[in-house]
Amino acid sequence: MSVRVRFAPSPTGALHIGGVRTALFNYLFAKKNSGTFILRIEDTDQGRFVPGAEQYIQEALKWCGIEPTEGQGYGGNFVPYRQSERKDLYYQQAKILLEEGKAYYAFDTESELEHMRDRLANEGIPAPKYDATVRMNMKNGLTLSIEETQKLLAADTPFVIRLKVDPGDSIQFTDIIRGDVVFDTAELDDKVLIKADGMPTYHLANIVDDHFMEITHVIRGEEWISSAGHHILLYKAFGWDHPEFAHLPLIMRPDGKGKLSKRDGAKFGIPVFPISWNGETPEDSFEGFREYGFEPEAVINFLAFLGWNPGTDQEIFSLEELVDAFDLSKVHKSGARFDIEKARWYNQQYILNMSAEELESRMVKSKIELVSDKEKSRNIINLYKERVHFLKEMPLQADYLMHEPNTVDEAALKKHWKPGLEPKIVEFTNALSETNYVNASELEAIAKEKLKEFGLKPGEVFPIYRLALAGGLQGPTVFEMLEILGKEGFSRIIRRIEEFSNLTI
RNA sequence: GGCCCGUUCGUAUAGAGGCCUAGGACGCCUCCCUUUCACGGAGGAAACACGGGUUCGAAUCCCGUACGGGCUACCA
Repeated sequence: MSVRVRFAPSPTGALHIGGVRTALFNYLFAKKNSGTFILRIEDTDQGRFVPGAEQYIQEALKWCGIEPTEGQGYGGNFVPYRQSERKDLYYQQAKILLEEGKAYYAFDTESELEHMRDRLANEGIPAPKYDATVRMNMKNGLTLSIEETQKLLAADTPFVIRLKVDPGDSIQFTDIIRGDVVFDTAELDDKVLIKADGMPTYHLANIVDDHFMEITHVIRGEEWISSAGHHILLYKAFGWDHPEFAHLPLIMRPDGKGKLSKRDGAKFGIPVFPISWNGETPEDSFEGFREYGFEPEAVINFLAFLGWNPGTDQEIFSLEELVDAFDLSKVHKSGARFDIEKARWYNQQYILNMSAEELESRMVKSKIELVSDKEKSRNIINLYKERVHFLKEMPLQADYLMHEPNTVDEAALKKHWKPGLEPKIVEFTNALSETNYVNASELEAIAKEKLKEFGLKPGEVFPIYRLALAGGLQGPTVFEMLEILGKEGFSRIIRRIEEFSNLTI
């Protein structure tokens, strides 16, 4: 049987980076096994539904390069892939359980449920649950006569359908990542399967869809492991084989205190979403990895290494290489902290290893402007690709190659300026500007030669050049700067040396 | 509180009983290259949570403790 996995997010807002990692691992596992990666939209909570979230999910996966080949927005043999459009199916399935006595109607109102919880809390039970020990005291199909139940149903009394979980059993399953996991049915509550609004809960919809969509492996976050017991029970109740399970470790906050959440983005000054999300309020709007300046390959590489690694020293992996190396059973069990420094390093590595042509086209796509002249633009990129972590830093750092700076690092100037030397430097500059050179390294050779003729030391001239050309001490060699600036470079030096001598008087 | 899961340098990790004097990476520090920054190179500080077992031998297997995380909704 061929591998079929699904990524099944809820359209409740922007897709969190942890969700992207779940999608990635599903994608890698599918590709590795020549299987199918499916997108299913779990929109069973009408209260939390957010318009636009579904499109966001598709766009985000596309940007990351891990698009599904089947599912909502992609088609397939199991349409529809939106759970809200499969509502009838879930109800039909719940009825089967009802008829077999594996589920029951419950009519308890919210206040009755609250009452029950309060009562049990007073008895010293900290987290009361609707289970075998309390259900006979509640208003449901087990305590009411068949006639009473029918009457309530006929009168359109709001109801839910609950799974009847009986104590005394132990449920065991083998998780691909975690090994054997065991639950005692006495610990499990009578989970709601169908809500009062007629929608299924996650638990029912999930099992029904995974079964009918012929999902072979359920790869999801660790937050689901506790409900896996219910899921197994449900598969048993239906008489279906359950798929394989793999519960992924969570991505933790940078300080390790809990799982990463959307609010942590603002708190730690880090992106937690793949691409920006514009909610209705500023508090609900977030900058994404894309807008932060990350290249998708770097994000994927970084994410892949959160909780998994190939067991070799190689750290830079293309998507194809990840597919090749990926092994679900080598995924870690414990949560991995989000480390923005490592993410930055990945991004730098990707920039460093890309051609100027590639970087230029990416900059055009992201509307990062350098200069219109293609050759000049590529020269600048080649100079700066090893000096930035993000492409958007380039126009800032290389600004002096496009406009003459109007400030100067005065402390640095004071340190390097030798009064009285300026006529000689100007003379040297004039001489240098008249030489014929084809590139920076040739210019450098000529300059060093000429320096001796003029009796000047490199340290007396080049820092001043740097300050004159760029306004600061940092950057590529002055010869590389001059190669790009051409004649303008020399005249800028002479012009600014004049300014400097006024400044330092 | 209960249940489930986990724990190797600051971080992400290698490690499947002897190859471990615990390896490489990010970050940090020193040095080299150099007119500066960066890249690159050389080096450094830095970890098996603790306590018991099992074994000739434990980071690795078992038990306990501590600590951390997840779940504990008519949310997913």
